[in-house]
Amino acid sequence: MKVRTRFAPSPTGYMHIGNLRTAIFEYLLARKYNGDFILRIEDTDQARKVDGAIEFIYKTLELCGFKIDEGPMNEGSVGPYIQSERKDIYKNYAEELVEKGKAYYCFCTEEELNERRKIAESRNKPFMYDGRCSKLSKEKIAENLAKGMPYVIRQKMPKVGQTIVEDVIYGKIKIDNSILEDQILLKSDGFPTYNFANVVDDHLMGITHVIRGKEYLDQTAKYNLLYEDFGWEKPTYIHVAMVLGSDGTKLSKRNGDASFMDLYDQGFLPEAIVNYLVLLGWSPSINGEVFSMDELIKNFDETRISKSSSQYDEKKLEWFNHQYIKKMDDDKYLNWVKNYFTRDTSSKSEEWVDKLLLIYKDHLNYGKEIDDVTSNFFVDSITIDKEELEFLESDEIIPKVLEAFKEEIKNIIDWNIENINIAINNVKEKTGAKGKLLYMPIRIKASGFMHGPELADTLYLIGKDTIIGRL
RNA sequence: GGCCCGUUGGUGAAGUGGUUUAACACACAUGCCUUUCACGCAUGCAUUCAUGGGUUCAAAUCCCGUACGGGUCACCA
Repeated sequence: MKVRTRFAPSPTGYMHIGNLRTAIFEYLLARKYNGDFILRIEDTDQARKVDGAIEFIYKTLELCGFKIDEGPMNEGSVGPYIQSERKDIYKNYAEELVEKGKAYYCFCTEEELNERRKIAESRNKPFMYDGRCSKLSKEKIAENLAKGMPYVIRQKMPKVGQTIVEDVIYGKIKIDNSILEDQILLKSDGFPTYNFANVVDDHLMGITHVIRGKEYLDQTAKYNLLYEDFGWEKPTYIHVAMVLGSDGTKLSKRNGDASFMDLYDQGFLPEAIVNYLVLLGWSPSINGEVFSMDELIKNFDETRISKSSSQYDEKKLEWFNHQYIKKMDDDKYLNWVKNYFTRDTSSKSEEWVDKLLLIYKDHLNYGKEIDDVTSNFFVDSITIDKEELEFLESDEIIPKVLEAFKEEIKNIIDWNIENINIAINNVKEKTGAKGKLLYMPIRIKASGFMHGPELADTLYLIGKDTIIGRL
């Protein structure tokens, strides 16, 4: 059977990295087995729908380099791919279950249920629907239906025994049937619940492997019962542990935790994000960390996904990003980094700007950093901070270095990198200073920073007169 | 609270009964580079795998208990 996986997000217009990671796993699994990767939109909760969200999801997956084999914007043979457009399908299947005696109409209203729940809670007892509507007579049901009474359809759960859930990562999980509620399949607005729509769609769409968050692990017992009621073959389940924020707590939009788009806007490359995320809770059997998409596909092994949750670490993401930036060719880099570069360059030549951006290529962690890191190229006077000042006062040779350098630089007629290097070398010979004591003072006084690219390149771009002024 | 799952360094992790004095990577610290910082390279960073017991000639690896963490119990997904 052909492997088919699916990514099934809600159209909320926001994708946090935990979600994305699941998509990556699904994608890699599909590609590894030459299968299909399907996108399905789960919009059964009409209240949470956001306009433009589908385009947003397509854009995100495309940026990540994923090819969607079937989805709402490129339908295959098992559409529609948006759940709200499949309403009738769910209704038919729910009714089939009623006919089979595996489900029943329930006319209890939400208010009644809330009331009973409150009572149960006041007695400190957990509330579970008691299944009273399953005892309604055929006549009564027909009568209620004829009257147009609102209803939901509930699944009839076994009251005794256990249901076994098989999971690739967690193995066999036993769930007592007694804790299973007669869950709602079809809501009173005619929409299916998430659980029901999932089962129906996964079956109809030929999904063979379901990868989803571990929070669904317990609920899988209900899914299995549904598959059995229909007589359908169950998919392979792969539950993955959660991704936690850097503080070890749950990721959320409110905490300001990074979503894919936030990261993208800050100048993180999608390849780097994907590479980082796939290694969060998964590791290949080979050594190494920086992998191309092809390598990931080739080496992906779903059985090696971790059982425990992992923390998101932006520092490591930055490292990955840094690796990918360094690998870009110059033209591509220039094109990319200019999206993040907002300094006023009207008084500079295009050549100068390109040279400036280029000397920072090996130093950038993410795109937006470019403005900060180049700030002192665009101001008249620089500020020397405490740490820098401490360094300048740390050795008596430093004033001599600076004085000598000033003299040397004044004598440069042809302002180019070669001559600047000669000047630096002359200072070294005159003062005897070398290493840190030679370079650091010059860098601090001229550029205002303790760290940066090659000194001569930096000095060249700052310009002779500016440097003499700063010295 | 019931049920389910997890626990290797600051972080991601390798490891599935003995070549482990626990890989590798990020971070951190230090050092090296007669052109600095960065880049790169080198070194250091868990005498120990939450904890207590057990099985075994041998356990991070198997079993049981405890602690801690997380998840789940909706007409939300």
